[in-house]
Amino acid sequence: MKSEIAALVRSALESLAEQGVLAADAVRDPVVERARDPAHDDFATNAAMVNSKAAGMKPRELAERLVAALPASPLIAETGIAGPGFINFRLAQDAHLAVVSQVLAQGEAYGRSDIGAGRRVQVEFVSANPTGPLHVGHGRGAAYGSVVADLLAAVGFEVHREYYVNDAGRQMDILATSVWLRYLELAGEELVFPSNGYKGDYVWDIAATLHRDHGDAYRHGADEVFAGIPADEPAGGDKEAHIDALIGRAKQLLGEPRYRFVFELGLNVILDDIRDDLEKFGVVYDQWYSERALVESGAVNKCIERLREAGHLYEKGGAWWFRSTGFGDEKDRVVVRDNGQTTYFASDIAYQLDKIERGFERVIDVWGADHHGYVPRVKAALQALGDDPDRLDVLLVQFAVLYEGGHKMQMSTRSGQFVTLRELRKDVGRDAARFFYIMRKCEQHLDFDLDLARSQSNDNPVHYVQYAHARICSVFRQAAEKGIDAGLSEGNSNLEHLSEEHEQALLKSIARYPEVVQSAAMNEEPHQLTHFLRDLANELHTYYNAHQFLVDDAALRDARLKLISATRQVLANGLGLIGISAPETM
RNA sequence: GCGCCCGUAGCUCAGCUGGAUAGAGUACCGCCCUCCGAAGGCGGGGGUCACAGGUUCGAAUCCUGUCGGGCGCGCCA
Repeated sequence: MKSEIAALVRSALESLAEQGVLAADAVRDPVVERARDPAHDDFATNAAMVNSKAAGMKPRELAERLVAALPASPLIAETGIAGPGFINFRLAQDAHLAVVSQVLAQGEAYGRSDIGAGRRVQVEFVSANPTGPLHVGHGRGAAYGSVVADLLAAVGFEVHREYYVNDAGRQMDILATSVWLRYLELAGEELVFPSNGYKGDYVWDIAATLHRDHGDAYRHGADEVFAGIPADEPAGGDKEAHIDALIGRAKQLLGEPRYRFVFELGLNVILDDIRDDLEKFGVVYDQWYSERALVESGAVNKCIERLREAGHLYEKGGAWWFRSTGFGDEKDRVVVRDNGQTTYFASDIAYQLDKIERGFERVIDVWGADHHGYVPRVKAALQALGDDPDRLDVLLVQFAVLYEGGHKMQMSTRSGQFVTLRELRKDVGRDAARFFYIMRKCEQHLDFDLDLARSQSNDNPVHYVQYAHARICSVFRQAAEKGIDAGLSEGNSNLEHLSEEHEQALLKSIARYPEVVQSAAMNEEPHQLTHFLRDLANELHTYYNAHQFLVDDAALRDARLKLISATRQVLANGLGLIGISAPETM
């Protein structure tokens, strides 16, 4: 509807330009928006105000000329000029009512569009290191990323969802070594676990699997393992040197095949767990992209070569540095360490490059806000390689803090004391978890109120929205029990009986839904949808409280049932888009 | 110290990319309840949009600075 009005306004501007009232090249695109205040009719445009200068006349004067130049349309009942020069439009009643039959005819498709025109977009999100289970911080990125992807798909983009698996790097070696050391403990060796190792219970579980299936096949004496290893931090040494030496020792004592086996076991168990966890959270990927495969394919080295040939690398202190400062980064970055190993950053350049070479027009990365300092160097690398850094859009998601009983829940990753996504999901349920995660825009810190999320009351926004849906379902069940014919009539018939204020409000909200989906998708702001759904649910509930639907007057009843049926459809569509169920009963 | 994000009602947050009298929920204060489906419904008070300048017809929104909070500044990932 909004786009139809905008077309009328543009047409008026064009005809004034033809008449020479406006300089054609100076015409500014006007904004058409829904009026917040019903006194300002349904839609308003600032076309006269933004172009008054180009026309050399006062806004209200230009507004009059524009109104006169508007093409006739059956949609518009009335136009007016108000305030500093707004042009207001009041829709014809028929245009208001038509949305009901439109929703009922389109069903699940209502709200979807094709403005993306099939353009290919890649969305990478979560991509947490497979060194342990996902925690509640990852949950926000998972919910946010998946909804952004779904929204883009809903407006016609071809979306590719991807998880980048950091299965190559030092952190994975630390995990493998942690598993092995726990295994040694289970096998009866006495040792002091490294302070920098992974201490979570899941490491014990993996170690236990290894011990159960392979007995002492991987056992070496603790004396042998720790012989000549530099001291750990608690013993006055350096924890990084300590763990690195242990990794080296593990590789040496186990040999390549056995070390690899422990490594793979840890990786696979955790990755399976993450995959399962996300799936139950309603998050599915088109691809799990392995960093190791990227390294082994030679893509990383090729990428480094390209940078070297283009003169963007230099050697210093035995390491190879990328001159990212030449592209706006704060400092230069190492891509090849003095020990010959490529850095995580080097893999990431290759990965980002690979994405663009795969032909995605847009690449969206969802990262935790603590990685924000990383953005300039990645963009710098893309630019250095001759690609447009603007094709990569990094969305930074701020932290989520859990509150219970009005108190912040303290978490620390180091000690392994964190709430996992799985625990949260089992606690408050998938629907509430998803809704709460996306309720706030991503750059806003999220206070996650566990008590509220668990609550089965109307204070809980998820419950409130779902209840609206269930309530409508209940009306139809009630009709069946009472033997009332709730079969809906075709088209727009009877809708003219919808004259109550509550009904007008619902009609407008339902009509607004496609605009909300579009705006939420294009701005990557899922919270627009949760806010909309809350408002729509509220309108349904107040309507419900104020009026009886199953009235004796068959025509009125039909009109009202059609309206709430359309409302139910929009609620279901909206909830579906954010991955939340639309229950028929609570 | 430098960089990024945030600062709107007591609290949690919207504010559609510069528009009309800044809105919800919750909390608070009044009335009304037993109604298709309980866990309620209706109404009300509450604001120097952190602060100071600037840009223009017009600023919560854009620019600069100050203050306050969060995060980041590794040959870690």
